[in-house]
Amino acid sequence: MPVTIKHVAAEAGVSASTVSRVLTGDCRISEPTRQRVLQVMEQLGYHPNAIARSLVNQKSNTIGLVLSRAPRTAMAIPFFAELIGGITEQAYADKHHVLLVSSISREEECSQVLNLFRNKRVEGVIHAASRMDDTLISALAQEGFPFVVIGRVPGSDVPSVNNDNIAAADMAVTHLLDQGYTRIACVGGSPDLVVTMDRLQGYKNALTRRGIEIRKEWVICSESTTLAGAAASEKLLGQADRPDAIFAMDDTLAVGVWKGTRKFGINCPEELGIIGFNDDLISSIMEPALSTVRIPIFEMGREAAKMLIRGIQNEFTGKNRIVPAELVIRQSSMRKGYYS
Amino acid sequence: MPVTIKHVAAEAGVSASTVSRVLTGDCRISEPTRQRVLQVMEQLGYHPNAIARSLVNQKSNTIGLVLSRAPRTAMAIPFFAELIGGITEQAYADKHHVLLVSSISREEECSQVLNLFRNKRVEGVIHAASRMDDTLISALAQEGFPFVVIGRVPGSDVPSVNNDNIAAADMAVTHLLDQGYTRIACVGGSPDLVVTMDRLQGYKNALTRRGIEIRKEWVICSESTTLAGAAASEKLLGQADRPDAIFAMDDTLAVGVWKGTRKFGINCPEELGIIGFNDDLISSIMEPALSTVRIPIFEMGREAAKMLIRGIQNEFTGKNRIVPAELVIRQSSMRKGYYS
DNA sequence: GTGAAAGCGCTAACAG
DNA sequence: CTGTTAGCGCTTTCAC
Repeated sequence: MPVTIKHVAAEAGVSASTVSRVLTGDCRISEPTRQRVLQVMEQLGYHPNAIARSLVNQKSNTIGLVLSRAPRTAMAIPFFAELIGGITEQAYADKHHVLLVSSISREEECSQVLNLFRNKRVEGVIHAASRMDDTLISALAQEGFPFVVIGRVPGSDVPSVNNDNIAAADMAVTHLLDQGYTRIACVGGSPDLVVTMDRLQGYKNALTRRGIEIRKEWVICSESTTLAGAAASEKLLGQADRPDAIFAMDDTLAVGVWKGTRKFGINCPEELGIIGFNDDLISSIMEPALSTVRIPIFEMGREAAKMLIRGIQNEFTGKNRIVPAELVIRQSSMRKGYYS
Repeated sequence: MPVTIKHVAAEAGVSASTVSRVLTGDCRISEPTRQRVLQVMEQLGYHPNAIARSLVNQKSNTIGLVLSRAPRTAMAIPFFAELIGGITEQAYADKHHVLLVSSISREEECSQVLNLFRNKRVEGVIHAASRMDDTLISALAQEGFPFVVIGRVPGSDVPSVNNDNIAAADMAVTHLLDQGYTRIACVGGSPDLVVTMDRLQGYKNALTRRGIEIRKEWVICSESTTLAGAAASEKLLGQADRPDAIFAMDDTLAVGVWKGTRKFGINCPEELGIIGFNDDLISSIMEPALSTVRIPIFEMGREAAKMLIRGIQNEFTGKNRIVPAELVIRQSSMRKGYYS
């Protein structure tokens, strides 16, 4: 049996409460006793039982991380990988633990998260990808459980960390226009996600501003995988009346889009301009190097964790943090002769 | 205040123990009472407090995951990403939670993990990358805390899930030899890691078997990043007496190696054969497509979690699981005219 | 400053 | 089958 507070108390010749007091850093305790207790703890190799403390304090010092993706795919998404890095780093700094939530279906996930709260296992969660009509978010909000979403929740102002996807996508597409591309298509991930809708909006805004008509058949949103990107690309390029540039909503898709060009022997960036989003590692590696929009993902993770933990303690303050996005122009969108 | 077992008991007109019994699935309880209690639980929206249960049962149903990397970099490693997927999926199936351990330094990590055990927060951990002289592993073993390592611990038979890296690397290098490459260099990650040493051994075995001398200056192990791979590659290729093939210990490095060839205008696979390890997603995407060694990473994660959770319950059985490795031959190692 | 006592929410003998 | 009684290890009034 591990050594408990009682053992320490007995050994130090004090009561359990006194030991507890030095544990919690209670000030009204004499320095000599404090020292003695501390020493006995050390000597006995005492470690407070976090579970017991949690029980009485009603807090677990743990936050949950909801990826809302199948375990098999979630981690393979570079965005999530980096986000998790930021979250764990900040949580660690704030002395909190990070619990990974993973489930098969959306419904299961929802009930699993709610149970985590009701069972007192977590004090808050970070929800990494909000959907257009997110039942988990509404449930969380309704129950009053603390959470932060990465992204945006339309028509609601729940605590969130996000970038301005509409403006960023607009910026990316405008860049393509500035490079002389005019027939610009759009390839995106799940239409279910807010981020997809936002970036689509940005795409539309950019075209509209220049008086270019939106062509529905040039907008393909399915899922954010390289395979899907390639499929969309092939569909777009396989027709005579084809686009001369493609805005991909993330780099994973952009890589797929580029793969698609290979099938038709279409040159990038001369015959087809490509721009992605996220600045995944691969973007600077591939040839042609991929133009993209960079957002501080790691920082978003840190910020979300910080916001959540602060929020759990007091009340949420400054709930909607917007991080900046930056255009990273590489070869894939640099049409010859149009250097600006 | 949330509803507790007492409320349910009162409302159902039974004692707390009875409620507890239906909770734990105790069989000696009459069906009518069971139903009534169940119904009251439902009606009151009762959810058992996991912390309280943990306290009395002395178990948290939580396993820890130690990556032994800075948060910033850990998740960006495709191997880890997939491994985590497997671990969480299995843990979830076995009704366990996964706690992400993250720390700055190696020492901190070690004490953090030990404290997680002593504080009763976790019942076991999966250690994702064993080092040659791993203090955490010896500490864990000494304290008798349950754990599973992904990899191998030299001179010890702690529970582990691994592939036969020596044989797999041997296989990869032998493939290069079979393709007619004879001047084969080796680029690896941290020499501190067991996996690095094992793959290096495989590399040496393959060459030795064919009577080829090992050239020390053709073995460069630093860290597993694309940048480091490129640096090593440039160093190897920048000299007159250069290799005609490079065995990279993982695909991240292999991509770097390939990047290096671009600087010198060296053709792959004609002038330089490249083979990697892990079959990261990027391998099939890049051009030339990268030959590699595929191991079932996701399954390794599942297996490790399963082994650990079983081990926590009973004793560990069948502690050293070896998963198969498979050669995936693509363009980067296919020297013209040498198709086998 | 320190101790005694009560209790966080639940489980597990021990009775009946 | 079910209730009573003790705790699990810790914190926190409330006295002294």
